[in-house]
Amino acid sequence: MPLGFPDKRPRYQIVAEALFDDIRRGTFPVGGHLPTEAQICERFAVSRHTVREALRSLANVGVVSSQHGIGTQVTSDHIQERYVQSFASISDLWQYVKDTRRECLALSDVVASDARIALPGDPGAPWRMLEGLRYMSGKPEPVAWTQVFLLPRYGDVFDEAGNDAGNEVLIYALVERRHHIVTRRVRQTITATMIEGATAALLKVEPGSCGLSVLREYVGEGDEVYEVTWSVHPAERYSYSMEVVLAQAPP
Amino acid sequence: MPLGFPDKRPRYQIVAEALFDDIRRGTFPVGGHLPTEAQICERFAVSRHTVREALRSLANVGVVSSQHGIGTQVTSDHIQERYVQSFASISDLWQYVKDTRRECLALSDVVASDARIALPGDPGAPWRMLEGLRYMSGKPEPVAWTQVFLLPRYGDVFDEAGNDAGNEVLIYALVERRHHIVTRRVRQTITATMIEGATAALLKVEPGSCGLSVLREYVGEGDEVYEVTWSVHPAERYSYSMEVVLAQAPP
DNA sequence: CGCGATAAGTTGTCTGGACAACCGGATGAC
DNA sequence: GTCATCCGGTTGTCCAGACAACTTATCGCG
Repeated sequence: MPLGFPDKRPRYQIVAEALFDDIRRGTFPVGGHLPTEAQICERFAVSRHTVREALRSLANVGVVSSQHGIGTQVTSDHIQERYVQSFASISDLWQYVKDTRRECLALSDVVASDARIALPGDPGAPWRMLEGLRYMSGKPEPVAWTQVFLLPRYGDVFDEAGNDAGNEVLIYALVERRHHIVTRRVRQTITATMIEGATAALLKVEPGSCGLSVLREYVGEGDEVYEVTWSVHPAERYSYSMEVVLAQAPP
Repeated sequence: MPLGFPDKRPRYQIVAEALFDDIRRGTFPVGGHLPTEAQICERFAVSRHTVREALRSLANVGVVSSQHGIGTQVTSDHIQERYVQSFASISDLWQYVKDTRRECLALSDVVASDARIALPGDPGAPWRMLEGLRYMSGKPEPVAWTQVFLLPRYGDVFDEAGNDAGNEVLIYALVERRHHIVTRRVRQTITATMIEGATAALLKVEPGSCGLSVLREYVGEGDEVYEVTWSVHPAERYSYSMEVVLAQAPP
């Protein structure tokens, strides 16, 4: 390693940083290719192992991407800082499931076009719908009025929704367990809404009062939306909190 | 590699999975240590390089953690699936900053205890506050009424907030740039709120109508909350959308 | 008994070499 | 002109070995 002074850094780090500098300076532009591993070995007079470690560390921060038989492509000329929010489970997205109980109001079959919310896919498609309330432990007024829509082939899990075991568990979790599917993404939209009519009565609030409306789509494999939930919460009984954290550190 | 049948998987993957099975079964309990690399080499009749690759892949998913001179500790007996939402920048958290313009209404000094929202820290502490409206491009009604609170030492950035260059830029970004600080986390709370009084007039909505209230705290180094923003949005002009994605794959 | 030095055990870095597997381009056959 | 095959170039996996750097235990001395 031809250095003019002793450098405490590992060699692979020196190589990674030198390559990153070249990328930043445009010597190897985004979308283009780095020199081959062999060429980099020559340039820095290090072993291939060391070069691969360097490339790995650049790949880990999203700056390059190697492809078998082709070479290493520059994917970014900067380390993309990310602000990240993460959850151990989808239930955490709901923020109030623990120590709540569900009261089932009605179970029915609906056609997408007849629902009070926009259900994805074919407007004539059937969905199974469970309407209910959720109560915080020890509270007389509900924290949420909910409608849960499931594709009919998953509707059998509604059998468990009312019993003790199913109470604190969200429907998506019942579907995952019984039907062995994995939820790949959840889309959530929060809006303010005026609570009126039967919903106000069920939630025990004045008609015309303000609430938070939360719509969630659960996406399984192949972009299939297998569940949609719609929750309405009285304003003073629920708020939605989240925290995003700066992730990623420079090499 | 003593296998009874040809296995297409790389050896390091076979070793990783076998070790993971042992961990899951409690052979190597959480908090305890794995065998040394040399012992694992012996057990599987593979090179140290292969063992290290296996351990690396387990470390990458949070199952083990190696420490120089000590050994490899089991940190988890399962792969913690995470649902993740990430942003390239905090502006993305706001979801509507592009193609908007800000109208500054008032700049003032306030004491924390006198603000209409809870400001963190000492109740007697001074803050600089900028009140304003935000308009979507081409729309006559505002999408948001906002109050931005800054610690006094960062208040000079309000100078730029009203000009053309500062219009589409959030205040936090001005602070970061001018004062060279890094925002480590943002805490956000969304509630439904009834819009009344002067705010209703400014937002051009009927008093008593519903809106979304979004409170954000910006945290810099050392858990310092350097900025707090409060936005109120008329219900029909704004909704808050997000998507979380399942991260992490089993080895 | 306490402290410092040394030794043993363990992971981290690095070299060199070899073969497998992939990819794209060139060439040949129909 | 199209498709299949081959070849060269490239990354991925794997082995063996060596030394550096860290950590803990042991030993020796005051």
